[in-house]
Amino acid sequence: MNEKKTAERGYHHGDLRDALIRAADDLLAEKGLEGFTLREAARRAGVSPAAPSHHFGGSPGLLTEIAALGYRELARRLIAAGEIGSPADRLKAQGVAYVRFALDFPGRFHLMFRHDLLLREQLSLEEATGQAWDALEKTVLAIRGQSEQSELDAEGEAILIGIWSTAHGFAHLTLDKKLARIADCGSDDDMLDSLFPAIIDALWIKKLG
Amino acid sequence: MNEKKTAERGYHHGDLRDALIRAADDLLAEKGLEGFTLREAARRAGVSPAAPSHHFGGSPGLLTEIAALGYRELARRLIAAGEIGSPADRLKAQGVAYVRFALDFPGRFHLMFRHDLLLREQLSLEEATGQAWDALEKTVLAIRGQSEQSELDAEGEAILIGIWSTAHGFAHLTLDKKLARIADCGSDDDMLDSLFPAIIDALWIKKLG
DNA sequence: AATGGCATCTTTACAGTGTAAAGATTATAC
DNA sequence: GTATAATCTTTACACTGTAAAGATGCCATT
Repeated sequence: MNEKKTAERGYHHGDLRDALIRAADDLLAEKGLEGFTLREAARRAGVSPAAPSHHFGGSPGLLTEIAALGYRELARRLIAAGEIGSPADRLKAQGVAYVRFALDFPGRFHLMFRHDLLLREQLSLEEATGQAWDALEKTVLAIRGQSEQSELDAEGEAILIGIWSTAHGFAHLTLDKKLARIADCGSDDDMLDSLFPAIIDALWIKKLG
Repeated sequence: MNEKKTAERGYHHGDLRDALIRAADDLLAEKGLEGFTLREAARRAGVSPAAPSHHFGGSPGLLTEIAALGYRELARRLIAAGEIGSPADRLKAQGVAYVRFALDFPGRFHLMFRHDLLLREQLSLEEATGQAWDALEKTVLAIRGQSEQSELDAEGEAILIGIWSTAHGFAHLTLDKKLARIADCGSDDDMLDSLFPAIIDALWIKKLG
């Protein structure tokens, strides 16, 4: 992109690692996961095709950092959504936030669940995943009337995995335009704002709240 | 694979279209979607790399046929699962069947929702998708007490998209091993047999049945 | 039966990809 | 000030999908 070429910046970049992450993230936002190539990311950072390997080992290494970035942003939103209202309201808000994140960052979102493109064991990824996870778990613990330190009971597990599955599936199906056939809402945002809460209300929250 | 080479079979294959579909489907079953390449499929069918283009136009053309194959198999199972029991039981059984299909054919399943790899407008695909869809819709209409010909009401839409989202998300998360952290069931099959019904029971069926 | 046309498959070629290996350059530590 | 390590480039290789053009065999028309 606006990154300097070798001639103007000298042999060493100085901040290549971050520059590559930014370039790759931009690329994902612009062209989606399928439009991403490591060479193009390097091109945008103004550096040779082989340069990224020294910082990330390879394509999965770079993508993993972006996935971690995604999980951190997701966690931030889930935490924010879990701050006000009754436990049931908070869980609902977190479900909406989950889908909203997917619609705001489709590239990141798809990447985050492509384990064939990621290094699962990478610390930064496991850490960020844990944050997002804990935000949901905390709310479910409140619903079950359990303390924050305790382990989820069986019903709590079912609720947690249930809300996650529903939000995750809804996000995927919306991004894939699979729902257009039934619910003929205009934009994806309309889907999220009206349809998704309707699902939660009709089939989840009434039981929990 | 066991397909004859040009020398032994003559210049014309005779049944290349089907042979390629079989080879590609096998490849997907063996190595998953990420292991698929058009050239490898051609190799297994014993033909040149450019041969598939004459029958399918290109890689997406071939993959679309396999996705259609997947939707037909899915529809078959959904219909079978929707034949006995109360409407609520049937919907639950269809949810389980949906996830079971995903675990039985991970390659096909992933492919079916990768619209970047498919030709959405292809008739064979739209047809097969419709079949799977109708099987679910029929059950929800029964739950709502509506006739089979009528359109789903708003609550019916929510139920339909809800069960689909939940099953779809659960399938994806299971295949991605994202649930191992909470529910430490052994195999994926255990997840499906015990955990998924628990979700449906706890949060869906009680309301509907 | 011969022949022309068409469908089918191969060959060749090209622009891409990710990344390994080795060379060039610069920063850093001693 | 010099050795060492870190950083980036160059070159090269084995892949990929597919476009273009040539080879082959089937089939219908005459």
